[in-house]
Amino acid sequence: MDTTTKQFRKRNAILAYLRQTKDHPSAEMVFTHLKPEYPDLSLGTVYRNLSMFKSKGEIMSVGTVNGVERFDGNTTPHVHFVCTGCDAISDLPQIAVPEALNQEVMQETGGVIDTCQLTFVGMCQTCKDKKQETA
Amino acid sequence: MDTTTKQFRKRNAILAYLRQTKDHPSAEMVFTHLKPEYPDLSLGTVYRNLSMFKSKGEIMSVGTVNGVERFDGNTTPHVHFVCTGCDAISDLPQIAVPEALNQEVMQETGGVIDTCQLTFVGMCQTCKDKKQETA
DNA sequence: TTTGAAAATGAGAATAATTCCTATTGACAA
DNA sequence: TTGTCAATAGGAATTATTCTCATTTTCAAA
Repeated sequence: MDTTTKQFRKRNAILAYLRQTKDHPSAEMVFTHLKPEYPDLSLGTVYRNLSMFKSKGEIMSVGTVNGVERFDGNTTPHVHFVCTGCDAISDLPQIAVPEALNQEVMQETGGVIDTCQLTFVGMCQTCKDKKQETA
Repeated sequence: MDTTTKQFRKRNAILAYLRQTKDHPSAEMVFTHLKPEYPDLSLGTVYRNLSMFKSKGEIMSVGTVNGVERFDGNTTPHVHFVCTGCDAISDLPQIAVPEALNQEVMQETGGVIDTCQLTFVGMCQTCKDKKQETA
């Protein structure tokens, strides 16, 4: 019996990585990150498990950037910032999501609100500076 | 000279449709809507022009729903509601986009903010009722 | 009216993200 | 060891989107 055997499922590794990182990665980014540690990991497994965790509410989608879906292991309401220069997504913990509006919107629409996403789109400092150098 | 000839470019028809509709359509939806009036319209033309108008700021993307990008001819800041039942996107004109936060975010990130998107996700009244009937 | 250049388009091929399918593997209980 | 069932690998299939290029349209100038 090999005591060094990795007994943890890849599934757990995927969730653990999402919980720990602040990178709001895509499926491919998750795959690339875990591949060295799990050499026989398949991209299909990453997609399958991301989709499964998402439907269970364990993780959430942050939307798509350049046609690629991005995920977040932090499901507590918070605000995101998307940089159009480097496609990075970061959290804006200082800014509160206006969850209080949910009630107002439900009243107005007669429907039911699950979540509310607030996203700022622009350029991070690094990309902004880089762009100015070029100009 | 045929006086009944449609002299208007398809390009204009695409923009006009987006300006007039409240449906936040996808490229395919725009195509389907205009096809009867422009029988030789090609889907590529719709994609090409949507992408062009978007880069010019004449229209904007509202994000993707089920992997399909959706567009809005109304570029003034406003809030959207996405129904997970029927994939419809509607405006919430009563709710204001917190544009004032842009300054705050710029200060916090050191970057620059172009836009800020506020989207509520849930179920419209119709889909909500339909779901309850089933249950 | 004719002509020429530039822009717009149609049609279909190419690309890329995501999902689907099936044989295989791993875990675990009997 | 064996049987069962969930998880996975690997690759094929799907689908939204982009790209390419030959053709058409527009419009101004001859």
